[in-house]
Amino acid sequence: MAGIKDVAARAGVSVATVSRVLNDHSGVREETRARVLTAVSELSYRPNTLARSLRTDQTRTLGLVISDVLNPFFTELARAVEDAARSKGYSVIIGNADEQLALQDHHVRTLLDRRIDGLLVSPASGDSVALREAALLGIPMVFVDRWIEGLDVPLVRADGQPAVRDLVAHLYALGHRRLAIITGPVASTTSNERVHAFRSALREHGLPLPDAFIGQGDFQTASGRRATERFFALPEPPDAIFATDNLMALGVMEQLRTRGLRVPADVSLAAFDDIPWFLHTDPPITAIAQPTQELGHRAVAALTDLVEGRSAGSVTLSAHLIARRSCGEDERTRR
Amino acid sequence: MAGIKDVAARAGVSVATVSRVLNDHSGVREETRARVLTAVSELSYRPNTLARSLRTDQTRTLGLVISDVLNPFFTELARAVEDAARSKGYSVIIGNADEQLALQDHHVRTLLDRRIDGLLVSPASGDSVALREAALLGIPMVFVDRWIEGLDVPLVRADGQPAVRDLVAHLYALGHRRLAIITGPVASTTSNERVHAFRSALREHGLPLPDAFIGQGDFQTASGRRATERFFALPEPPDAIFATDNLMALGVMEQLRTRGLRVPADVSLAAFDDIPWFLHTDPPITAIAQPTQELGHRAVAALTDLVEGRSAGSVTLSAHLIARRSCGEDERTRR
DNA sequence: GCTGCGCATGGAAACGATTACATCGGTCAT
DNA sequence: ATGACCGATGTAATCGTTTCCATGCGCAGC
Repeated sequence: MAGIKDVAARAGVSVATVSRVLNDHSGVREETRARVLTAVSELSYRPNTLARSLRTDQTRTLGLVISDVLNPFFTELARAVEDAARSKGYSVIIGNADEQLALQDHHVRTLLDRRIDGLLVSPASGDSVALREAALLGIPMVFVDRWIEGLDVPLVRADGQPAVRDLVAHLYALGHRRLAIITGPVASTTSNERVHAFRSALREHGLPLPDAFIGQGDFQTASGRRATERFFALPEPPDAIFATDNLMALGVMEQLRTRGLRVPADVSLAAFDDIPWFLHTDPPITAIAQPTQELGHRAVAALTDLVEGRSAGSVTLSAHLIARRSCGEDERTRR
Repeated sequence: MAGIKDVAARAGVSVATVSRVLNDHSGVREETRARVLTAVSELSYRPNTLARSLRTDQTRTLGLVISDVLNPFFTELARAVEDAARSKGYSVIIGNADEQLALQDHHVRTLLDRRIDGLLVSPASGDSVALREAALLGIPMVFVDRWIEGLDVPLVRADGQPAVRDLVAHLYALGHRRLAIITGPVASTTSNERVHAFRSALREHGLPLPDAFIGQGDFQTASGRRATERFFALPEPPDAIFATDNLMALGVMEQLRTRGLRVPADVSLAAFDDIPWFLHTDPPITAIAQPTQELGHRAVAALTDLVEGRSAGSVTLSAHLIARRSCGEDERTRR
């Protein structure tokens, strides 16, 4: 593969000059520039980014560590992030943590080894040594959707609490009184927020939230199945289940199906995060939708601000309830 | 950030020695090695991969260019690829082409600029200059799922033809005679294969495939909606629709819903590629499932063979029909 | 006719690793 | 005792860029 020297030789100039036209620095005669450019295209020369980055100490690359590629919410987020980054002249390297702390830290380290300019992360729950180190090192970093308490890192997310309150009101209005929730991993910030909002909304309606109605999940499909199984082993099972992410909602449906239970006749179901398929499930599923695209865009904006030496603050957007038939019929969902 | 020199200084040895222990070359006294190692961990030194790659001319990184991250088939594939690669000591950088030739070529070039060791690609349809150049340059390269005619590149895929034939037989047995198909982009190899298998299976049953029953799609949701709209503008619409990928099947369902049509009462539906949600849609959707995990693993195996100087051949796995209720009831789907 | 300046360009030192080759004791065979 | 050899380590070139500084040249000001 041709190098800058070959180009220089062919154009009859020095490598310095070639470099100058490539990075369009001023002070190159128009005619020289043209000669270089034709040499470049004749040799179909492409600069070696490794060498360039080594020298300039910047890669124009952002790292994105997401919790689970198989979760449509995160793939949509990743997509938005990539779009935004590309339009700002950055590329993105994605690491999939699969909800595992160890895998997440592996990716964080790999990304830092690659000398990415900045890190966008939706951290798995738990104490991440790698992320703490990165923050201490002053790596430009932004959290998106999830965060880690005690780290001074800007956060871009949607506040789901009002929407959760709406959801509880909706369920209450439809006559449900035995509401259960399936949580994410214990230390998950988003899950905790959702549980907290759920509990306090319940209290407002004078409803209890017994421990048995708190299903411990981990944001993955299988845990939705397990939690559901446990709910229905109870003498008095819940009459509505709120899954704090879409994959666990899938697990709930799978388990209900094997038990032969119907939604919403036997039990109602709602999920956090809306995905296209929720419209077409049997029945369509009530969900809380986040402004995913905008989350991605804002996160990239914040991160590039940091990378380019500007300051960046946290951003909080809002989520909203989309009522469908999975919680029963009312004037909003009947048609 | 600490460099190899700092480590060398701290351990009281030369950089060469440090490098030797880092890459565990033999011929370093045990005690020296220990000293170096403690220096490494005291400084929490991490080698600069850019410098290393520049020198060694290898990155231990694979590029993966997929057609659409929002398509669950590809994200599952990406996941499998990453797993397989990681277990072989490679990392992977994903580029999302979004079914656009230009974007695909952009990613191919970006990846080559990063000096990835090998390229795994599921090419968008059409003539890709970047891919042709890469192949000519002798970049280790493997196609997965889709391919480009006339390029001598190993291909890992599933042959869907027998399964398509099974699907047609299934539809025929259920009494359907007016079968329509929604294709991918015109030049798409997989789509063409599916259409061809569909057409020839139809012929075996003495059924025609009028042009009006071939909906031109592009593997994206919206095109499924459009094709469906056109089908139902026909004086005699089809009584069964086969979408050649899962996103277009989603589009079909969306359109049917706005038209108030029922599946399978008004029209049957089947899709290529099975995804978890197909079990829970209303009704569950008949689909042709590919061995996605294995495709990913085999593709990585083939690519690493190439990268490491071994030879690699093409692999063809098989897909199979999973009959559900979206095509009507028979003894297999009733319960 | 100098001096000084700006413009276009070239030479060479980085960046942080790997690695071919040199060096330097020490051991062993002759 | 001498030289060959070996094992452990160091020196320095190299990968392909960017960029600081030097250079040469033409021209304006005196």
